[in-house]
Amino acid sequence: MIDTIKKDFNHFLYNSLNDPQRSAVLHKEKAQQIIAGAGSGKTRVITSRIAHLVINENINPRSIVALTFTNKAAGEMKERLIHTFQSHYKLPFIGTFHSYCLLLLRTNATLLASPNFSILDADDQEDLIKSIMKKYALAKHVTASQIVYQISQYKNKSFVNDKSIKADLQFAPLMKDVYLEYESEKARSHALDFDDLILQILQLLTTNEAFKLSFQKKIRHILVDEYQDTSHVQHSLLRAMALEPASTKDSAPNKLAIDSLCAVGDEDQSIYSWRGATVANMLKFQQDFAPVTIVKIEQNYRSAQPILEAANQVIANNRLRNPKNLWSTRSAKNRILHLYSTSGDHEAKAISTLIKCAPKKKRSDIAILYRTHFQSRSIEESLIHHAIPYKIVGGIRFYERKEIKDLLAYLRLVINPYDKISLLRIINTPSRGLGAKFEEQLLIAWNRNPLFDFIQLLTWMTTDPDGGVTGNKKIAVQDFLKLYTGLEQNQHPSKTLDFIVNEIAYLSYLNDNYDPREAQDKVENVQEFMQAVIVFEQKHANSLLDKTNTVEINTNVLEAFLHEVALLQEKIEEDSPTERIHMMTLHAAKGLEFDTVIMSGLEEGLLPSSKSLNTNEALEEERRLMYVGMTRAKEHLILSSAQSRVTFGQFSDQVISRFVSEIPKGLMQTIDLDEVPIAQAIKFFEQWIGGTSSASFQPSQLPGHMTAPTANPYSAHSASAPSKTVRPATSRPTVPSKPSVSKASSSVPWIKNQTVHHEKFGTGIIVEVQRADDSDFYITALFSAGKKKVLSRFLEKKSF
DNA sequence: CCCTTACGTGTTTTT
DNA sequence: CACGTAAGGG
Repeated sequence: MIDTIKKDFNHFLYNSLNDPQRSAVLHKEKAQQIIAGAGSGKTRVITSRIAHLVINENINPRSIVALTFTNKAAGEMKERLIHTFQSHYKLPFIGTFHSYCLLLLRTNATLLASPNFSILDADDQEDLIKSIMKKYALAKHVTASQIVYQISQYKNKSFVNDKSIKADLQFAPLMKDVYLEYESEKARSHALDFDDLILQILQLLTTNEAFKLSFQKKIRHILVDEYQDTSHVQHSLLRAMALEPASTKDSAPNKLAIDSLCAVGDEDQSIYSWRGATVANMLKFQQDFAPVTIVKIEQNYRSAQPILEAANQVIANNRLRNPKNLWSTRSAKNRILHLYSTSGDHEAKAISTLIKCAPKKKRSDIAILYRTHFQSRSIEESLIHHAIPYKIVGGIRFYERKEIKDLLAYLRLVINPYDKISLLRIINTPSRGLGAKFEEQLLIAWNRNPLFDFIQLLTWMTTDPDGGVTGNKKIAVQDFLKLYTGLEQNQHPSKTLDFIVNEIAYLSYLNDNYDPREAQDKVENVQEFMQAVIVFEQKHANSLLDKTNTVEINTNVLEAFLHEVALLQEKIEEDSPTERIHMMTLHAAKGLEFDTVIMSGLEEGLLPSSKSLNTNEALEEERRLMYVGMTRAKEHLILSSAQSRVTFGQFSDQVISRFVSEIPKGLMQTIDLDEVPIAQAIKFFEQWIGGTSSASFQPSQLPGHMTAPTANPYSAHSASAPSKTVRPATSRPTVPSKPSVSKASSSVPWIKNQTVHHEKFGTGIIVEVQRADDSDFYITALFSAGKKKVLSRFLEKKSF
């Protein structure tokens, strides 16, 4: 059997991979960097390399680690390897940086100050910061989430080898206090945030030589996916994992301590800089792990040629990149369609209509992508209306729902009785008469007894004369404590959860506190959650016997569940048999591919996001997002924009994304659904997506629109480019593709969030635009002096 | 202490 | 619009 697997794999290796791919798989020297364009088969290369090491080189899978950025990417790689290995080989560890560090923390719990730690998600972090802000009266100008973000930025960027984490705080004075308080509260609660998971392991590797040596004795091969998305800290972590102890210092020559190191990346797909990722790590990798063999893979197997060509043209507008030549032999025609609708709802309807024109077997391989989660809602409604099954990937995450987090908090306290965040969350949920006043008392008591766990603390509060809790409150607290003393630690978290839900009458709490529809939803979520715990329990029990299990950790099942859930956004679910459309953000789509990709909301302010209009760096990242989205498509790419959209409950006019106008007109057909009768559009959809797949939209079918398309005065491309697009004479506003060309600024429409300059008011940001007359607009803009409404002729656009 | 109502305020992207 | 926070009455 193993011989068959080996034969099959080698047949694949020598017949199905191209030369650069194969050389990357077979590479024997120590460090290697693979520069792989979109769709060039980089996941394939990584998984094949792992398979090659295990199957042909007889490397122990346990000595191989593959690090990815998202759980999804990891899942995909695992699946492919399981397929190759047919369960005759063990799987190596494949997972995110965070989950690998968590695993290391758990397997080395004895080295930790508190082995039973909780993991804080963004929500918990915010709660904690809010409570600290109260103390410092820091409310007005910053929000808790901004502080959380800043702290994370600091942790990801500022950590330098060998320096203490807290050594060079660069926060404003008050921020520094908040940060330090945050860190100490976290320590007291025996809790770690996501960034800590990585920093803790980095600390261990750099300060504990025995730990490092035993790590390197065990782990001999490391592979990293999406290197362009690594942060400073993650790069340092890799150095610490892979280099000789002496060479962790910057001055000493670097010597690889492991047998092979392989990183894959593509600078054009760097879309996580907001989370501390830096493309510069691609170069740093070449320096720090020198000598590095560089392999470039530039053949794209995924996309039909016009799609790739269009994506190449778009990304070519980025200045901060090295040009590359991604090519495809999959020639085709008419693969890109631009849908122009009148409103967001209209867009949603158009998308549903289009999907209904696709043959059934194509349905499951359609993805709808958008920039932000909230954009999914109108589309969802329309899909439901048209009875099209869909699946949202990573939306409002299951484990972040209020009702689930409440129950998780109860469970977390079982494992970690120091978890202050969880205690504060549920001490009065459901309400048991322990409100704001009690919370105050609790915090005071906690400060007096910093080392108490919650049982000791609550006991102290109700029994000590200084505790200050009497009467009804005392009874309520005692009842709460009784709940926990009634819990038995066992190997069945589902029973523990069951007990809690019953004991606190959680379902009736939900029914009493939410209106029927909402309550019903929440009750169902709770039931699903309880089911997920059971599923986990069984999986866990099996994996202790199963040899595909990566590492055995002797641990409490509940603890394992909580840790798994902390890093997981999706709920644990069995694959559903129905074919469903996939919906997800552009970020979530990275690394995936679909037959048909529908990108919705391609408008200024959405993509590019209004938050990214101020710097060129941010704008270029938005363009990379556009690029990532486009290159997900294999056969058909639909770009969709709407003329107006409801934002904050108000209609606002939208402008087609500049990225759309960066696509050469000859590669894209446009259908303006305000002009084209729906029956005609449907007829075209059926031919295009359902039939010949290269159908072209015939302008001649359009009575009344026989005239040659009018050049778009706003579009830099359109002046003389031959075009088969159907554009009504009343041309839609588009942004020039090169924003820095401000010569034509008088003809360019004024856009919300544009930065402008006024002689008297200084620099401001546009919040509203109204037409004044043929040549002028009333612009409402936010200056440092406040909101002002001025005529556009007194304003000057500022571009960066 | 809890519930209701009235504002007002603000939406990237993920581990 | 839709959420979360601030203020007031029961």
